[in-house]
Amino acid sequence: MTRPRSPILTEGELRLMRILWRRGSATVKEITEALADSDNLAYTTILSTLQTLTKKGAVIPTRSGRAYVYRPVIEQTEARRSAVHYILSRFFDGSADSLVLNILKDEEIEDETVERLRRALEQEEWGEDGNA
Amino acid sequence: MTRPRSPILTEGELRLMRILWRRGSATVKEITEALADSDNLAYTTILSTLQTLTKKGAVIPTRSGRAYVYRPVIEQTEARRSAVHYILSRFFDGSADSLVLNILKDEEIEDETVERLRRALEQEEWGEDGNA
DNA sequence: GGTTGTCAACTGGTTAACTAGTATTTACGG
DNA sequence: CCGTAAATACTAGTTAACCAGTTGACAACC
Repeated sequence: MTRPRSPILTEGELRLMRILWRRGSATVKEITEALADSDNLAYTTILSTLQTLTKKGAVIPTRSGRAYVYRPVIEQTEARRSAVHYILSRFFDGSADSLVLNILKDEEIEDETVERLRRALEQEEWGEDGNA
Repeated sequence: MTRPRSPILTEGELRLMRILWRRGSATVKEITEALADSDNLAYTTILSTLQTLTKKGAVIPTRSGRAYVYRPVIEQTEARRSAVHYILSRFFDGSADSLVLNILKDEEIEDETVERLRRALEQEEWGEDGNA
């Protein structure tokens, strides 16, 4: 009946998260300044987005003096994993190998990268070594 | 100033596109029937979404009798490529190898799949063989 | 203690996405 | 022709995302 929340971080949200991930934490003001050269957003715009991110559980505000310091709760790796999982289920029917093969085919992978992947696969530590 | 259009196909749009890709083309009625068992959407809901898809250039309506037959203009592979490219640029700074490595690490890839990927990499036809 | 500046909160306005009811058109059969 | 059924067009309501102006609270400084 209504527009659903974006299951992955939106463009605007990501723009702030990138800064937060880089700096560890920041106030609204600091983010505004960090974005001053690329995007010139109003203070209130940043704040609104941070409030959305707080609702989404992506950041946590902590009082520091008279301002709030926003700290990311979601790691960048977590956001990446979530985004990958999103298109995996939506566009690739959950078939991870299909997704990987598509990337290898469509994106122009450098030979160097192919080498690295091959070495990684040689070790074959995937699936057996409990990483998750 | 306003919410931007989703750069990739949304959930509702994808739901219809999957049917269109499978069938080649379909009328609103046919889609409604095809979705009857999973999602029970109103005829008008399907129609609205199809009109959005038409605006986006994903489908093309062709009059057939008194109804319109909708045919996908965007191939599934194209939609997949676009979706991959989307998260690649947004979440992985355009680094395809970073993306692939993340998938291999996070998604539980079966040994069989690893084998297949290894064989694919053995051929090393990526990058040199002009595929794009 | 009053002024001033900095901050968050509040308000509000816009579009896309989503869903669906009602109205209108169109085509076909009798 | 004209009615009816089927399809589209129109209208409408809701929330998320997005952007920003205004207000109000509070601390600092004089």
